[in-house]
Amino acid sequence: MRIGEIAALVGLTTRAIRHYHHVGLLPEPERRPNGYRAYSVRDAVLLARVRRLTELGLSLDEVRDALADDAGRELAEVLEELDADLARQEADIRERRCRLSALLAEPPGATGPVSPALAALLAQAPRTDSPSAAKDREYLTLMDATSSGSQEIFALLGTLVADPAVVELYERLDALAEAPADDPRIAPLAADLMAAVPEELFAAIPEDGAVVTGFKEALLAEYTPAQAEVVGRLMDAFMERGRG
Amino acid sequence: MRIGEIAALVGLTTRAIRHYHHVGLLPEPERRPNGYRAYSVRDAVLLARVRRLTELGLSLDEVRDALADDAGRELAEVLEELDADLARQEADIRERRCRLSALLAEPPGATGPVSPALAALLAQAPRTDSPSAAKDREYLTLMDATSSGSQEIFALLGTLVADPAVVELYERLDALAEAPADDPRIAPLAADLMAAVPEELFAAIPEDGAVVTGFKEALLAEYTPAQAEVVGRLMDAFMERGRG
DNA sequence: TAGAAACCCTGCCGTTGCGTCAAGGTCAAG
DNA sequence: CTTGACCTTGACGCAACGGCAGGGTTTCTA
Repeated sequence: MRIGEIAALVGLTTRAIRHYHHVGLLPEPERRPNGYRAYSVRDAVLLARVRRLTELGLSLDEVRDALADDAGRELAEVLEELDADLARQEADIRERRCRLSALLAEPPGATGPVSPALAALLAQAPRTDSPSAAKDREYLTLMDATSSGSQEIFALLGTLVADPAVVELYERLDALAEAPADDPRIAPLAADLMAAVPEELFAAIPEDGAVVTGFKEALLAEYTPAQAEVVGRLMDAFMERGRG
Repeated sequence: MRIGEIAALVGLTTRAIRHYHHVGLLPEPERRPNGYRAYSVRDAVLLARVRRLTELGLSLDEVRDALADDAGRELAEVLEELDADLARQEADIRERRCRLSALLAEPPGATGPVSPALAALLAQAPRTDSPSAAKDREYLTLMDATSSGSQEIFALLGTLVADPAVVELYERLDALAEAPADDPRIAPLAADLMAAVPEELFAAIPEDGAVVTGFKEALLAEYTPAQAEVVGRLMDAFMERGRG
């Protein structure tokens, strides 16, 4: 048989068969005088075996091991491992589909998918157009996606957010947008903000060490000087009390 | 933030982030005077979004589309498509695991996995050490793996194989191993073989056209001249009666 | 008998989503 | 002043082939 014939017979492409030769899965057969590969029925049997195994999901390396004459022993081992792997993949896919369906069911949130804890928090928050509040929501979404222990933090924030007084605090921060770094409103706002934070929250903030340093700078860079002053004092307070 | 910091923050590798820049998924951020990339919190938010979407199984191209500002519309579309794809994969894996478990449950057959029809046939066949019979079993396994309509053929063969007389036919074929191509035993053996084949079987053999031509030659090459003579006559009979 | 269709050959690039060097520059601490 | 831990660009590697280029062979057909 020529390569096209055996390919059609076992249901592979000629390219795949040549590839198997190339990687040493199947030895190159004899050649006809014109250079064409001349396949035997044995080759077809072997290729059929290869096809069944690859269709099961074995890699070519695994197929090579499984076909390495001592078949029985190795094969069962590889197959069990493969089954475990497939089980993992199946569970993985199921979980993804689960999250996907949750995502498809909730189109209004343009921010993307969020955890239930954060969703509850955002729903609870008073409506406001404050840019500072918008930023805060963004950062919360970030925490939600990155920090693992954010659930309890969101729960603690719930009590804070439910208070309509926070809107006023956000607006006072907004008002500092164009102010200089030594504006007299900075200190009292920082004090009021810290007073509004429940005590347990200071302990709940995770301490990621080096990461926090860079993050803090980046965060401050998002604010105008006077606002950064306020936010910076808040963060310093968190870092100090978090340690102690 | 430097790249290592933001990477740790959102749970990606620095290499992945640079890759995202490279493929245009995320624009290159500003640089510090020393050439380091300087990331903002916005970038972290974006990267967190990318991470969530890639974890769901979207390709980077799809993520790019989904993040392309007009989010809402495109995204739902892509996600639904993705869900359908995942459903396919899930079904696929389930089927593979199914075949795998069937394979693991039956370790004795060193020939590899076979269809139930063929398994029944082989179990029914009388025990013999005839090399010709071994070859036949091998070719049947090949048919089982390649030819789709082999079920009915196996069923028809069942009546043939159940007859203990076939063993004698195989042994007569074996006996021709060293014989010349004009051995007088050839004609009667071919006649007896053809007589043993049930009439329906001639019609059941599929006609694959060109594939058969090459396959026939390869098959004959597996036998010694006298044996090939016998097998060749059988095959010719099949091809003629199959047509008519 | 020539030309076209349908084969075959080798070899190399492209795919996906990064990992992994290589060969350097930068920065804080000991 | 030297580690060591960062950062930079650039290029190759991976799995399992698909596709194309640039040729030769065989076979069917007009």
